[in-house]
Amino acid sequence: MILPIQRQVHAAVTEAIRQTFALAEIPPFAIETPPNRALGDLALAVAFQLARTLRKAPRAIAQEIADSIGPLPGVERIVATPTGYVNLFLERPSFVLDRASGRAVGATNTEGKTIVEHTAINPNKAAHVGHLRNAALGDTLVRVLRFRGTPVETQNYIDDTGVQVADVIVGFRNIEHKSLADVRHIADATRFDYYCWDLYSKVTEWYDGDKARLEIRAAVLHDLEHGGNDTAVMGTFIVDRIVRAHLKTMARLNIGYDLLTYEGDILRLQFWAHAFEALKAQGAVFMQTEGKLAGCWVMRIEEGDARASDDGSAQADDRSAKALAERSDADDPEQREKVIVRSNGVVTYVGKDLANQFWKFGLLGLDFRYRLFATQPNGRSLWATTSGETEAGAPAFGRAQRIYNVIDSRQMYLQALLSQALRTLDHPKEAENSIHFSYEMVALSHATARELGYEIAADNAQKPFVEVSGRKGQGVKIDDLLDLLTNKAAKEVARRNTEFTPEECQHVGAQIAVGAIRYFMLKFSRGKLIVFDIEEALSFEGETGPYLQYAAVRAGNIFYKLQDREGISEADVLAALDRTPADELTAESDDPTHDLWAVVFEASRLDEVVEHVVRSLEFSGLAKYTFGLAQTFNAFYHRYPILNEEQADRKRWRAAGVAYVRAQLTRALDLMGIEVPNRM
RNA sequence: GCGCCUUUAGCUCAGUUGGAUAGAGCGUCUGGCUACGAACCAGGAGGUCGCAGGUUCGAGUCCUGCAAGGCGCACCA
Repeated sequence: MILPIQRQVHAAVTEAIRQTFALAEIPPFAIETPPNRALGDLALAVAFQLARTLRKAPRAIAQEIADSIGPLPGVERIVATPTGYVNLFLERPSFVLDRASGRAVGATNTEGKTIVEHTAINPNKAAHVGHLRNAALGDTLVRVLRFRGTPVETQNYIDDTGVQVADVIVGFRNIEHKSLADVRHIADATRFDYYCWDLYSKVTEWYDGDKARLEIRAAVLHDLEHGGNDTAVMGTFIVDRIVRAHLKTMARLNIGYDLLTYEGDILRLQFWAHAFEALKAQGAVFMQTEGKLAGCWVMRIEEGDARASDDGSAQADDRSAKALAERSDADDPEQREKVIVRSNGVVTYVGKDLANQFWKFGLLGLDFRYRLFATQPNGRSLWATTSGETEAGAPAFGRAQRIYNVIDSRQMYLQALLSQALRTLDHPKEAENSIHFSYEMVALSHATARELGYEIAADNAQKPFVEVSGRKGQGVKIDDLLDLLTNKAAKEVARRNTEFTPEECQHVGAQIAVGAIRYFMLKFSRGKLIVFDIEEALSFEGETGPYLQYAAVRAGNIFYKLQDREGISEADVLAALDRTPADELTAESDDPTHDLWAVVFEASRLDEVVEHVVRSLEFSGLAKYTFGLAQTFNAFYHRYPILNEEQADRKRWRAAGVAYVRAQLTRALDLMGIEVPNRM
């Protein structure tokens, strides 16, 4: 872990600048990492920033700073470069010793409770690769926040009263003429989420055949929302089975949750009614009496930027006010309004979600009741909301200081509406801490769509991708993809490890499959549309999850063999390290970018990378960092033998370094939800 | 029409509050297995960072304009 040293250096440099140049105000400056270890381990570009105010050359300033910093613990020397940087070289043996022995612990974060909501798949069909991106991003966010000490509650929103569930009910009843008993039988006898996948696309076609059939859906929807009828019973059954199928799929990917939030409970427990009163009281919603929205309760939509935090807000207000004025003069006199309650009195999804968000911040004055839903494979309890009695042992849910909603970028408009509602109700802090973690969608490549037998519509033929559509039944199901990857990997494992049992091959194959798919979902930045291609996803070479796992496995093998051949354990290696000459680390190296120090130093940067990732919500940085670390390790591994190294002191330091790199690599992979197999 | 996103090597993408020689993977060409496992490593070729201005000691990164492509702007969720 590198952050503690960085903070200490930052403080010392600030003090040195203050004393040397007598500046009232020191501009904020960062501790950077030089491009390679030959230049140093930590770098400061602060001399460039000071050059103007001090009217001196950066190089001279850098030199003065370097000279004025006293000796620092852990720092061997400080140099000013001819280009104007101040670079620091760390004291290597103590650095490695502290980290390999686990003495250097990262700083603990003291942030308040955070809620991350992700996955939120409509409970009416199997999960596909589009959902996978959401869950992979969401779960990694949870892991990364917890790593730095933030308390996190993970929620999965279940839309059990929406049209999608209604559609499947219509399919069972009006197309297949099934009773509840029939549906139960089908659920027990088939892969129910797959069955519903096909049924759902059939329903879509059925509606297309005669638009009047949509009235059947409306009636089902009405029954679902009101409950206490046969439709609601069938809906509850279908939702429960599909949700459990989704949870099983996600568990395969090492993804779990703390709470399932059911939309039905939001209605039954009067959350919406409560939120509605508050919105009305503040004038955030009003009854429209004219135009095509007459009879609806609507919310005005603020156009333009609505950020309230920074000091440019006055200007921003000016601009948006001007924009509004122009708009009202313009040819479209109607202001933008979003319907919250329909003219028939039924609340829209937006209304229900508003109530949910208020609850998350503890602003609603109401709480759900809770039931234990399941115990997850990792041992964690999974709770669900209920309108019935609360079971004993339920933890305190909700009341967060910050919430992240992991939803694709198409929902940006609605997410902005949520923030607006919070501001209108005079909760600017909550509005600011309500974060839409948005990302672009996943589409299919033409080759993969063809492989799956989907016909490509004429209007989509020109596009380089095919949109995933649950409604049309077009998409790659997560379980199918995992099966494909697992079988391929298991076959390879069997080829390489002839002594493995079939079960072992399957187990390791599954771990590799998860590594491949989760890494694939994280290596692109959020704003990039992923064109999913099976061929590409099946690759295990190059920049892939299995490459990272392989590096960690290799590091592990060294210790298995060390124990096996020489009876030396990891603890033995570390025990006598402080008395071992450290030439391996300190002597001039002919390859400063791939030697022991380079790889150990790189491994220590995980905490810094995590901080950056949390700030930017850009997990490609974590993926790329881990890949780079594995690359550096692999290069080191090829060049520097450990088991066969003849000089005992060198061997010992290398082994200690590898132990640390292995631990950090394992941590980094864990943040991405990827396990390291014992062998592969 | 308005808003958001994207544009970097043949292809797919990284690029850390502006900073050191713009980097990976794939593909391609060359070389390396008597193994701490080649799911690997070393090396070559491959770039006008969409275009045009601007700010700065310094711009792939910030600002303005333009272009191309994607998404959104429902009494759907």
